[in-house]
Amino acid sequence: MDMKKKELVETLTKGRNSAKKLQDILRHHKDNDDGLVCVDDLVTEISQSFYGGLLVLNSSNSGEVSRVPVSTHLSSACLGNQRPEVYTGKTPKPAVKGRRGCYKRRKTEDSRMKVSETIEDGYAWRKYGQKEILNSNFPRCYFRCTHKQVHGCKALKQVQKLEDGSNMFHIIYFGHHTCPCPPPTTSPHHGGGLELDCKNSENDHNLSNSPSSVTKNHIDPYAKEEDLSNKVSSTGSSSPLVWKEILLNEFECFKN
DNA sequence: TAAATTTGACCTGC
DNA sequence: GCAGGTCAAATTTA
Repeated sequence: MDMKKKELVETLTKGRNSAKKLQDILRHHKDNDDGLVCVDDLVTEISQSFYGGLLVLNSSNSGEVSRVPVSTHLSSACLGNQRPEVYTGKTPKPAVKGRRGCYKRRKTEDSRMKVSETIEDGYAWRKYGQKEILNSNFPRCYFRCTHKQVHGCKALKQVQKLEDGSNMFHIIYFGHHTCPCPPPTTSPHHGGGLELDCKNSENDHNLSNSPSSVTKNHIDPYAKEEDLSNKVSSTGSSSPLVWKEILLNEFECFKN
């Protein structure tokens, strides 16, 4: 554990130093455009440092980034800056019938966060909503247990793509599965990239109970926006101010 | 044809 | 008043 602490301190210190360099560059941006040449490298380094720190933290904490109550404002604040125009292609709808949206807003307690390369976790989820999030490039997707209607299972999860170009997903789980299905076997796709180790997490075992089917959205719910996001991230030449905002958000996220 | 997804409307909390 | 979370009809997919 001490070694991990040391590793964490080193990683975060590196990120902090890189951030400082970047800050200096941005500060003198108007006077010296040459500094922008290494902005991308610094951004990459900072991003990797924070994620590395999270990884270290996670590896000593049962595969979860955080177990504290999660504020929805926090998650949105951490994950974005701009939103794309996404064509919905929806035909006009008739007037609304009945009572829609009559619900109690979910408490932020009993929530678990993780950052993963894939949203697939071996369980069966049904997507019930998608929302454009303010200051975020990617929409947030809402999933509930496929067996909700059968077993009244209350497990939910939110998925939002990270905006650092790493193709990682920020996943928040709410509640526990109550359906009498066995916990999933470890998916072969688990692991890789910056996905956090959750195979040891007891909470994940409580999250869902049916590995029977995995919807295509579990492969990549953002497939349609992939091209768009790639355009943003692959250029690597976004406005320094945008990058600065992303990094500040990321740092705030980590602090919390 | 049943199940899953999409997406605008609606409601709640801040 | 706004942003986020959920509902549910329409649409798509297997």
